Amino acid sequence: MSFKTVSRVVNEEGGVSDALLTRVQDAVAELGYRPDERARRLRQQTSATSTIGFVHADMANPFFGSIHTGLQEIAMGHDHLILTATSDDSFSRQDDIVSSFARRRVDGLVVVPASDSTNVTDPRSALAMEISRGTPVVFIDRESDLVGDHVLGDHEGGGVVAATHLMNAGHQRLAIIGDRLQLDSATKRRNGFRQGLAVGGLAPVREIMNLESAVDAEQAVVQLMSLPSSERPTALFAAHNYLTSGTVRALHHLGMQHQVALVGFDDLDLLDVLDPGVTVVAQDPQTIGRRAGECLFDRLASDIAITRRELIDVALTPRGSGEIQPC
Amino acid sequence: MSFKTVSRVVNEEGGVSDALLTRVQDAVAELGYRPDERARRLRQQTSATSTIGFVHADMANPFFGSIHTGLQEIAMGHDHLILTATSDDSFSRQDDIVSSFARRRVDGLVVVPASDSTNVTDPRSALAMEISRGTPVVFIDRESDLVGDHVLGDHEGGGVVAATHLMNAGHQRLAIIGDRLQLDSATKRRNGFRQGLAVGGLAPVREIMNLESAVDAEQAVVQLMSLPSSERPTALFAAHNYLTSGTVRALHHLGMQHQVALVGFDDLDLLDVLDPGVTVVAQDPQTIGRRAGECLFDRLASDIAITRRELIDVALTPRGSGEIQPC
DNA sequence: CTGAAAGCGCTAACAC
DNA sequence: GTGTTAGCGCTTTCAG
Repeated sequence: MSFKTVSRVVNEEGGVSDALLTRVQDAVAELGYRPDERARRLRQQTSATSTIGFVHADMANPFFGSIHTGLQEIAMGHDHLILTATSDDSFSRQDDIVSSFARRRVDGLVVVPASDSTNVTDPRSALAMEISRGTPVVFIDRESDLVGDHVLGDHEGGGVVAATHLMNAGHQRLAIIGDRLQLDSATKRRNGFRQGLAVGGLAPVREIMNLESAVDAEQAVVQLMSLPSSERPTALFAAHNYLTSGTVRALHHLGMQHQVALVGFDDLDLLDVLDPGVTVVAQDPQTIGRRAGECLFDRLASDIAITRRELIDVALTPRGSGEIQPC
Repeated sequence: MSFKTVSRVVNEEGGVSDALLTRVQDAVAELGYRPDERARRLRQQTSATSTIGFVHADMANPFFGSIHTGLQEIAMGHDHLILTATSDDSFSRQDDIVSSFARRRVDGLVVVPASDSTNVTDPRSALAMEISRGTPVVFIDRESDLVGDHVLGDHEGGGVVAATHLMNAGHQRLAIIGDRLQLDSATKRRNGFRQGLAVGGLAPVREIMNLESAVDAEQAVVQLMSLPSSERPTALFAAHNYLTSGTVRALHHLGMQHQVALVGFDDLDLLDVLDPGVTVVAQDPQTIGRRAGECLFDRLASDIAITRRELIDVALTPRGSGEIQPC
């Protein structure tokens, strides 16, 4: 019984006599033999590892958790495993990760571009090299300067919807509570908000940006609400799920949750239970993850010349806070 | 210039003349050469892949997301990558995943045991074989019948704390809103709750178990609250973060959030903003992930004979709902 | 300091 | 049906 026979049995190639087949199968079961995938793939030279790499920013945020779930669903359907790592929003970390992934020969990459994107377009970065080598890469949530498919939520459209909704409730003084401007998603949401207001001949009275956490947002809103009432915004747009959390916390502490209108970006559990319920413009993170996966496997399946750019719709869910009228 | 020289340069082995060194480095940069980790490890025969496998149940749940974050932190510190997949709480899926991981020769495994654990102890399962082969495995959150390290939250202790806290507020009729009994974590929380009540000579008036979602919990609580007031519990223990979400939703819809006391298990964003704030007994998922990682790498570093069993403390955070007195 | 030869675990392409 | 040979990309070992 040669080693090749074992190989035939393990890979169900057929062409093995029943006698040998059972003998090999028994031995495999007894010894707990598991083929070494590395060696197989190395020899097969098809080079595919049936693994994709996912570089994200923060898995504790349910937004990214849901993206992961969607991506996972597609990957599983294609019998692929996911290698994950967190960039912590640091570009150099991200590039280290991509490099590790590349040395492990992942079939493709899904990347949430790090916000700290100082030298993103450096053609010597591991990511840039990987792209130019032909590894399929899908960027999600945020824009990358590099060439590759993008699956993005409609940040700008969401900003417009929020602005329009609040204006329709009669507000004239509106403010945005936003994320770091180096994030294109944050900038786009703000731009959309501006745009939406411009349609009604308005502009934000305040733009409090570069807020990194719920606590930052909470403090910013407390300050904002201490303005003289003639300057104080009557409506807020919290442009990120954690920022919504902080904003809502501030308003409740101040007892102003029924006076100040609020629209949040992205949903969060319990937002509907609050009084008033918090109106949101929300992306569907699971769909983003799924689409990214589909995009990647499409590219893996066949050579697609053009880079795709998918915009995932946002949806407005009115729950009360966004329908408060100015007093 | 031989291939071996390239190898020496890439691995910074030294013993290469400056002239050659630069020449090779230039070539590497130009061609974008990346060593094939599979081939290296295959030859090195040390067999370590610098990869660990993480089998979880649901990454969209921030509880598992935070565990992932903690684990990731430790893995990164040891220069390891994480291969992830979701079992969807199905034992056969879990075993498929473990088998895939094993064929990829992960150095170790962190597993949230699937709840659908019909034939867990089958010695022919991929997981059992992997364990008997000596691959380090750490089980987290839930108990496995297999031999391996465990890092668990103090489910039982948490149940006791919840019961005690509610009894101290004066309640006599208490009910638990619980998860599937096949989950040992659910059973333990219920047992702890029972135990805590028993100290005061009480027993739960209702045990609504096998609830799988927030919606299930919501419906269950609505039913519970429609009981005649003499039978109706005056205090609830929601034994899971999603169940807390559903419970709180039901109470608010019924307008009973100020009459019925509530303690939840595990924290959730915004629970503090609700009126009343929701008192919780919470695990620290990030610590669980971190400890699991430490446990795994300890075992990877040296042969440890005994299996460890770590219980991670839970903490009570009073916020109002748990301090409501019976009316 | 540099290179040639052998071999990790496996499969492709042929023999028998 | 079955076995042999070669070689995937790399490192080990040992010779120059």
